[in-house]
Amino acid sequence: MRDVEAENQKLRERLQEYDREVAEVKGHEETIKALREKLESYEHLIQCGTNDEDEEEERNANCAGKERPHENEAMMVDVETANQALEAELAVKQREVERLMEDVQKLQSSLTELTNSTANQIRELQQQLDSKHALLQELEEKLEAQADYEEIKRELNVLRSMELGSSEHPAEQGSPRRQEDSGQDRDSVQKQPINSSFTGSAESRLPASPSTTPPRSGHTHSQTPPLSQILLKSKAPPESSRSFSSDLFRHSFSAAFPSLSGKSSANSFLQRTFGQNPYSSDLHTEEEVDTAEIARQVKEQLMKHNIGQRVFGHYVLGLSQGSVSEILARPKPWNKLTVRGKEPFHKMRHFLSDEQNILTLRSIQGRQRGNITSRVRAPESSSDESHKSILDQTKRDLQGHKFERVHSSLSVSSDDNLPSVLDVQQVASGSMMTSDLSSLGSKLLGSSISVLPYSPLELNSAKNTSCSPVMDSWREQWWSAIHCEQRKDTHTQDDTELGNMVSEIPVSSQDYWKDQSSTSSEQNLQVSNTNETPHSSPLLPSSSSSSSSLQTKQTKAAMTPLTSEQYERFMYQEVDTVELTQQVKEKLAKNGICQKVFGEKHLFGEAVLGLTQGSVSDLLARPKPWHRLSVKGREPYVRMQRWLNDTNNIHKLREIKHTEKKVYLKRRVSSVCEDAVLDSGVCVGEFGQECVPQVKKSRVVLSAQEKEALRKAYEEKPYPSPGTIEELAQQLRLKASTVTNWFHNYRSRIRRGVFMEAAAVKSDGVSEGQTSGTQERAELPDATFNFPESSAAPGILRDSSLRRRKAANLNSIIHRLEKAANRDEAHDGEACESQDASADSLRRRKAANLNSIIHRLEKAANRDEAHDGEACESQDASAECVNASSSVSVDN
DNA sequence: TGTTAGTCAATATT
DNA sequence: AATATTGACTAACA
Repeated sequence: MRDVEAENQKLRERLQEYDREVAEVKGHEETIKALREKLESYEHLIQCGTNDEDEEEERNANCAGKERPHENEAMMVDVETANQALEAELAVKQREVERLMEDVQKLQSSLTELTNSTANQIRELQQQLDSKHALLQELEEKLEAQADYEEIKRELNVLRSMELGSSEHPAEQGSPRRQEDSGQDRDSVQKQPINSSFTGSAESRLPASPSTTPPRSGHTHSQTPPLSQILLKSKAPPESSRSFSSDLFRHSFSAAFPSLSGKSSANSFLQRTFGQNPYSSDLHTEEEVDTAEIARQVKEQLMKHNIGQRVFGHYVLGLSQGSVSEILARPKPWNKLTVRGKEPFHKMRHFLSDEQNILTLRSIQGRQRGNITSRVRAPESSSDESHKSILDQTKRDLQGHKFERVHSSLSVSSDDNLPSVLDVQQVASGSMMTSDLSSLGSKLLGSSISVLPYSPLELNSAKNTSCSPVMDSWREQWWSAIHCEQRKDTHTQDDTELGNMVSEIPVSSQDYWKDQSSTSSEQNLQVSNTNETPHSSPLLPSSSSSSSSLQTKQTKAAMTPLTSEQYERFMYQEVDTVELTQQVKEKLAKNGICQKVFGEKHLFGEAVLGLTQGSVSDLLARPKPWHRLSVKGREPYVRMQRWLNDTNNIHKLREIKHTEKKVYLKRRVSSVCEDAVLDSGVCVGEFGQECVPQVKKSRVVLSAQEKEALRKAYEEKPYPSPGTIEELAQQLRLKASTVTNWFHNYRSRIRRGVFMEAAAVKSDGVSEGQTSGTQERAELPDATFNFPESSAAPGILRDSSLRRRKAANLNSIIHRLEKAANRDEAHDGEACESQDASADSLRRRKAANLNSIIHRLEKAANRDEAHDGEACESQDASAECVNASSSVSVDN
């Protein structure tokens, strides 16, 4: 191509040259023409001259003169010669022109020829390119087919682990069935073979030959190897590591001993080992390598099931969260890993091989969420010491099946957290499929699990006990613990009330909260659970002797877990949070349901959102854009959606409100004494021991001056160094942690503020501009920081819902502006107009926000991932605008 | 170690 | 009493 191009260029130059010459010739033609004209004029002149001569001759003849005719003759000769010369010149020029014309024609034809040939070449090349593309596509398809194949492999693996049972590969057992043998024996039996296969295999395979290396292209989808090979290959960690080491060996060996490497004995040995099919070793090779794939799948599962790295690391890998993050984010290639380094990947692969593992972990995670950490800031309620000893005991008891002891140790500190009936059902039935995303269950049980030295999964491989027995015994303990609590509780319980509650649960909490999409099997399951456990009534507030009032605030809300479908939905479906919250707000307002009832639990121990009133308020007033929410953060919105979809929702909440009132009144009447005790700030433990008087922790309240100072500091430096924080703290006489917290909170809240205002700005733009939601992206960044002080004039709004939302947005903005203005006025003492003040505050916030963003950008620039990370962060802002605005404009 | 996201729960406001 | 605000705290993560 390049040659052609060059040639073309050359030709073009030549053509130009010729053109120039032609032009020159044309110039000559001009000369010739001029000469011709001159000639003509001369001829004319001559003729005239002749006539004149004639006349003059006559005259002369008449009056005589003899010199003139001689003069004329000379002139004629002159003209004649000139004429001849010119004619000759003209002929030459004409010939030249003709020749040049010919040349040009020739060149032109050759040029067209060349152009044609070039085009042909281009076409040819394009065809080649196309065929390459086709090939690529084919390969891609093959690859895809391969992926499918991987999946089949995995499934077979699962099948194998289920069917072959633990007898063959006890170490990798994911099966919940417990073996009869003692754990210790297994332990020793098991570890041995693994080790030997790790090391021994490599050594014993030294004579392996590279001649068995299969053809590259031979391994395609269509050539599915026999089942036995799939099984062999997808088997257990030892298998793959063995094959890997042999592979690795093949390379180094052939390099070191080229003379030996082709020996047929080695070949047959390999074949004996891996089977006759030459592809088998290739399969192995492929299997070993894919640490990245394993990591990817694990990440996917963790994401999908909302399992944290910490939990995963603790239970499955025995690694810290940081290590897990490292491994998942940057898995080393298999051949760079040491034997020890490979272990996590074996574990992960095993983890992936059985869905039960994932589900179990998910349920554990669900429990830990609400349990591990007591958010109740009751100082000294559980010292590390007591906690630990309890856990130790729990551990021991777990193995010894001494449930009663467990229970007693549990109940000592179970004064604050009682499992709801739903938890009990779920755990009792072992139906963890629907997973408790929400914080469920007993704090203590959750934490006891978290401190077990081995995860269920690890026990599984190390002691040859499957995870289920552990979970079972754990479950049983809990179950029995619940029983005891229950019996105690029922004594103090109003029987009628209890009866009502029990009978209501199946209808209201099972049916009612269910999304239409939930499967009937699930429903059946739940119903049957309820039937199985009619005595598992909820623990009502007045029931526990210890905690009538504590429960009110301390019991964690339990919600019907989201079904897997709902789960999927909230993972992947885009939700317009502004619109959604708007609808929720309207519905609540219309029906007089307060945020508290909507968000918090109702001791059924159930709630729509399972959040405190404050959180609900925040959520409704400042919904975050969907794409900015984490999986966890999306949950409340999904629950809201579910609630909105429910035709019976309002009725249900009203009922709850009613019941709540009754319960509340009842308690007021029946437990005045306890209240008195509690009011004095003393809490009574489960067994009557008195705790240290609880000093109610009062909240730090920053004065307006302090806030102002902090704000100013923020504008200077949104991310102050520890030194600066310390300085600030000293200046303001605050705790450093308070200052730190303030900065965290302020940053976080200012970010959220931007979203709402940006939405408002855009909705303004829409209403005043076009109807459709097609705004130019280029406009957005500006709009993001363009606070709407100037655009207060409302345009013509056709859509009523649009108007409503716009109004709501504006109201919220105005409200906050006014607040900000008031605050400023109060402290600055400047008697400025409120408009000025608000504008000032806006400016300040704008600046502050910009500062923060700039800071983050700067910070990002220093990192490797600067581009990916923060660049899209700022894009985020515009994306938010689009979302927010399109939600406003596109919606019906 | 430090950041963000998500909350809680004490206070403030309405 | 219902809501809004906000200092503090945990979990997740890099």
